[in-house]
Amino acid sequence: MKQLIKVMKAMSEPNRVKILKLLQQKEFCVCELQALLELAQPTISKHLKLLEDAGLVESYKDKLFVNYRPASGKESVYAHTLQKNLRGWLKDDPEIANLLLKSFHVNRETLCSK
Amino acid sequence: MKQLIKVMKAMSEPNRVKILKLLQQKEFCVCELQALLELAQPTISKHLKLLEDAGLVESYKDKLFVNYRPASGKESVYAHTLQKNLRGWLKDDPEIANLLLKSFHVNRETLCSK
DNA sequence: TAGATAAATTGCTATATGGTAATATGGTAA
DNA sequence: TTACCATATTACCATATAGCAATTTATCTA
Repeated sequence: MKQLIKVMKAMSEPNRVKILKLLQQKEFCVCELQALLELAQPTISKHLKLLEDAGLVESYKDKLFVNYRPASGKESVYAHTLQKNLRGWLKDDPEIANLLLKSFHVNRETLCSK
Repeated sequence: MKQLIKVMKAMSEPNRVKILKLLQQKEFCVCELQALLELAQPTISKHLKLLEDAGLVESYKDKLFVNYRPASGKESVYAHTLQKNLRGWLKDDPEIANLLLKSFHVNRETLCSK
């Protein structure tokens, strides 16, 4: 039950759902997500930590950057099922569509280093 | 997005998940759920209202009692999908198992009228 | 109609949650 | 080593949420 609640809670916040939809398209680092969602960096980090604790995403370091991607899903049945559900959801959501569009033009070099 | 968040939020609280699991077995009135979950009556009503707003359950009156059951699911894709998921989930959860067991012996006549 | 009863609503409290600014951490590179 | 930079952590605030007691609403029945 506890694991299920963790996953459901993780997915019951709009900005976290947006992050998941973005990561289903391709992986992003923290500062890219920050730019796309227009939130403060600690806010993004907090959301990502929550998603990671729920088994929904995983991360790896690439030099200074930390890249996030959907978790493999071997650990949590709940996370795996919901990720699969989410792929088919929000296809007609204009805000999500716009985000995904914007995400193509995001570039960590110009965004983060200045 | 708003609808999705509503459904996810509704399902991210243990007592509401318990209610859904119970209703997937058979329908119950408010006072039966109250006895099974050992919560105050207004608390149960509040949870049920939330679940109903999310499109997860529906209700009908039978004399003084209000019976709740899973919603038909025609309205919300999210609710429908998650109800389906939930059927396969928590099969090994001892607390849920115990609840479902207890639910067979619940009787609204002896519980509510006294 | 009047009394009784199941459920809904209201008003309140304690805790959880999402947000930010400021600071700490850990790794890169000069 | 030292400076730098992306990310994580901490401390704090405002709002949301789960719980209950008290009350209201709606409906059945005597």
